[in-house]
Amino acid sequence: MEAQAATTQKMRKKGSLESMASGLTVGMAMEKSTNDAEPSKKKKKRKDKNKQDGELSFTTDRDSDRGARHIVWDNAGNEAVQDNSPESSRSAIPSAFGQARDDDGVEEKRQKRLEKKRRKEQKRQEREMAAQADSASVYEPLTAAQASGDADSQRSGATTQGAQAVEQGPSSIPGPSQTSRESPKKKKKKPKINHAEDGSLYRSNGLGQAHLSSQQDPAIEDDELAEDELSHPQSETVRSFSHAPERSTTRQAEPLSTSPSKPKEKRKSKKGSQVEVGSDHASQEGASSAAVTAVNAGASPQKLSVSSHQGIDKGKKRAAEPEDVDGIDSWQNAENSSRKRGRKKRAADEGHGEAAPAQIVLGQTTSNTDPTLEEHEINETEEEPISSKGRSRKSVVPSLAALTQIAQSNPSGSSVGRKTTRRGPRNETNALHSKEATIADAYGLRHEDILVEKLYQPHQLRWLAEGIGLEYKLGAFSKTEDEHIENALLEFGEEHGLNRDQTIDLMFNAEATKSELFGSLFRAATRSVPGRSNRHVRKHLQTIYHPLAHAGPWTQEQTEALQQAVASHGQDWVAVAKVVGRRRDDCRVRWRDQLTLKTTRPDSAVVKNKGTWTEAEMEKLRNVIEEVCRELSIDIEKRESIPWTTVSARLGGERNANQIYQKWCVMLDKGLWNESDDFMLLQRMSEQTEAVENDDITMIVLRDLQTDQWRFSPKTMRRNWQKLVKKFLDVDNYKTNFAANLAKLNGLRHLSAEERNKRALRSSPGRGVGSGRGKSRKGTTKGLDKKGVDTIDSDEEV
DNA sequence: GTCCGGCCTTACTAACCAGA
DNA sequence: TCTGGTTAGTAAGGCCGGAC
Repeated sequence: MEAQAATTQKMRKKGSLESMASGLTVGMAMEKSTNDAEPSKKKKKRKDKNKQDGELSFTTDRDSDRGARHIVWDNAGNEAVQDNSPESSRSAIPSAFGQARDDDGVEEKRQKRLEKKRRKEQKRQEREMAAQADSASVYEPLTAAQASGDADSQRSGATTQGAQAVEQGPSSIPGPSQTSRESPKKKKKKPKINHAEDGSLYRSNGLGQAHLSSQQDPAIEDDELAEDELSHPQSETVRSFSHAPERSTTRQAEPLSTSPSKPKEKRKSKKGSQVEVGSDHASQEGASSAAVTAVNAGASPQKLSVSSHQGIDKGKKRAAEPEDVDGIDSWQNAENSSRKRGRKKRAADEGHGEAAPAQIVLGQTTSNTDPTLEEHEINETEEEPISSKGRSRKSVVPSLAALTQIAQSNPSGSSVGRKTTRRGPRNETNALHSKEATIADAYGLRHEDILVEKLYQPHQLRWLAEGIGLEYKLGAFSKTEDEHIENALLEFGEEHGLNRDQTIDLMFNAEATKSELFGSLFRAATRSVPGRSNRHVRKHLQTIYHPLAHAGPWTQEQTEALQQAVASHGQDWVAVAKVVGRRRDDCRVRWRDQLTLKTTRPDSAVVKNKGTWTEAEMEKLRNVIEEVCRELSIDIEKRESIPWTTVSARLGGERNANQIYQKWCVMLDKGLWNESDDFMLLQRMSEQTEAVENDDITMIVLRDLQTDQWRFSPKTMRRNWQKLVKKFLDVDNYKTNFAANLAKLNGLRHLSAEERNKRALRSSPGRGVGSGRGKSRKGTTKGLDKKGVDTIDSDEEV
């Protein structure tokens, strides 16, 4: 690496593209042993492209979780392949698996038997652990030593995936030997360390959290727990206690809380008279600790009604909940319909059942008695939600019955999706809790069918990637993909006699989830974006097509409404969202990131949560991050692996996780941007053949452009791309005509600095594509940048 | 066991701001 | 005017539990 750095350094000094490219070729070649490879298909595509172009002097493979294989190109287009990765063996996996399957299913049967045996043994262990847990603490404080891999001390009873990950220690977490470049596509499962808001680490003992949490909270008396359990046998009460962070916070905060000895009253007081520490909202990022701080500072508890145990009374509250009169949150209602059904059932069981309101079907009011539809549909008639992507929501939403009727009445509606085995009888292959069973379940299906027809969880997809080489995409959906989906939705609607709005309504129709039409819709959408899984597509669509999405900045009225709603409803975000008229997540994030800090942390000389970072703060941040990463055996430069909430907590909540993440991104930038970085940016972008071919810059994950030696934050890269297209192409919208713009800018690279500057359409003194070292904004043209990298003048080039 | 949505955390981007 | 820094808004990743 040092040699590589030296090479890069040398290249920078020389400044020419040729030397840069060749230097990088060498540099990248040196990375072979450490870098992972992207899927071979993509690589081949790019290789072919490069050959055609005859321009790119090198290519290198980016990270992948599937091995390291690197191809280096010299300027003449000769290929030097170095394959020191397990990729070849990976590619052999399917055939090997197939061979096993070919043995007349004997192996399969044997696997099933083993699987059955494993399950039995697992259940037995769980029963034993449950028995032990009756008298044991649930969340044991996890010491740094334990967290960092004291496997022996953790093996006892830790059976959750998270605990297992911890047990694996450094081996399960990318170590320093790996590159810091890792695309979102190959995120590895993070060790499930429970990060308390005070920064302490906890792990679960692996039992059902719900059960355990209500049993084990030291702050809760046994009798009241029993009472709660009896009152709300399946309520979200349990869930509200099920998160380690809150529990740990509760524990840690006891000395600070106002009346730790009266947990029962605390839990029942929702409105302000009690500051609740240990919210059921793990994302409060210091909200709880902030609350404690505020209490200590004498802040008005009236403003701190962050009821940590809202869930405790949710069952009762729901039962007594008034009808949704404002009607704004009908879509949240739809989203929560599943839970609501349960609540309504419980409420009905408790004698608090809500009267089933009338149902509106395609504009007609009927005497519907389906309680699962009423809120959603009635509300739709009362208020028109904010449209999504310019879509104008109709004031009346057809019911599932109506949608189905439309589809069935359509001549082509006979093809309303295939028959599925959903809700069907259980069978052996449905036991998908193990990797083997998942692979067995998917075996025989085409990979594209696996992604479309199955609804595997993320970890199952990872298993399939490892087991049968399933390739799938993660990360942000590109503009192109969204367009494909949009077209697929239109086609689907056309096929089933639904207009666009009706098709989109189907996604959010609570009752529709039980219909074949619902599944068909998402299958159609998933098929339109190869490589995406059905599950990802569902989530994506239900995000971007949500009528309350893209609601824009918060107005003062909304903010006040949020504050009032939180004061009265606590962190029951569904209820809060109803009042405020924003999406549930909008409310939660708004509260978490801004209002909590601002309301509970008034400006003071001690607590600072906005503004420029001081040197002392940054130093403290570095130390805390190093500390956390050391404890968790995390490569410090792997941003995605750092638990920012923990870092935030250990910083005393002075900055929230988002602030810290953003700052860390910038702190990791390797030096100031100069014009050789323009070259590198163009080079790296040119390698994104899929994006180039599709003329879609949104296909590029900017972080993927980073290398060990060339790393800038996505923002820095984006802004410099914007700058280039603006200066040389006079293009304001950097997202348009990506391929053409890139080609034009590449064409400028071979010009001298002088020539390039002549072609600049918008002035930018001292700058030009590839004109070498630019003038530092700090006013120096030569010196050391942030990372101690020697910089030189641009004039030396050409 | 499967499907689905809830919830929390992380990541990214646009807009804004202040200083050179 | 340009630049880096910061904030605010939004999308995505992934785990979990309820309903069926």
